[in-house]
Amino acid sequence: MIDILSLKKEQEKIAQKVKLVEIREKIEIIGASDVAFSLNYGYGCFATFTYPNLKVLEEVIVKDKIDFPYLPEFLSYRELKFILKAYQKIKIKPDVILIDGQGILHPRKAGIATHLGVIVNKPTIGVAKSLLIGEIKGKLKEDRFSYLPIFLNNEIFGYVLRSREKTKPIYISPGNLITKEKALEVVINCCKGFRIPEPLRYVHTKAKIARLKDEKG
DNA sequence: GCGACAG
DNA sequence: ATCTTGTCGC
Repeated sequence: MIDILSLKKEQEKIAQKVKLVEIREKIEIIGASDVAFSLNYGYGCFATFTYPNLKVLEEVIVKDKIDFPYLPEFLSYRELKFILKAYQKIKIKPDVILIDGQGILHPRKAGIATHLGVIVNKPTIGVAKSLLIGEIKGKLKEDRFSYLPIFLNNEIFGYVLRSREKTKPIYISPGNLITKEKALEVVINCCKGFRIPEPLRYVHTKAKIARLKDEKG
């Protein structure tokens, strides 16, 4: 049985440790991670890239058993074990990390990007394909890279970004150790013609390939 | 009770 | 997320 109440308390504790400060280090290496799932296993990929040129530096794949279901607001408890395991195998740690999902744009300000950022004490950015919580005032322009702030209690928590023309936007929020403005800037610099920023596209594909290969052989 | 609901 | 073929549009 899952103790939702204690998980919520843990998320609140995570949120208390968040620091949305100006990123200290010059961004020269950017990392990204994603997980692909089969019935019983998860395949996590973590990769690092030069920034802003986005050339691959390192990539690792890990496989492990799934031990938690998908529950909205508790994505971390399903996916983070794979991401952390892969992160630990990366030799040269990145200056900032992109994660599929929310940062502080979360009911308890503890989305998966935030959760990761607090655990590894690194700058993280949440890049989600849909909104979990938050309010967008007005209509987002159709132009590429047009964006609008996302509000939570009348305060800006992130941005909705048209990362590609004629496509649904993506939702960006800082995870930890970075400002919302810088998070938006970094993501824009990673969008090279597709809706999903390149580093995340890469790890998403690699994780899926790892799953498919494992299902065959 | 009803609808919403990151991946 | 995953299950899945062709197909409309740029």
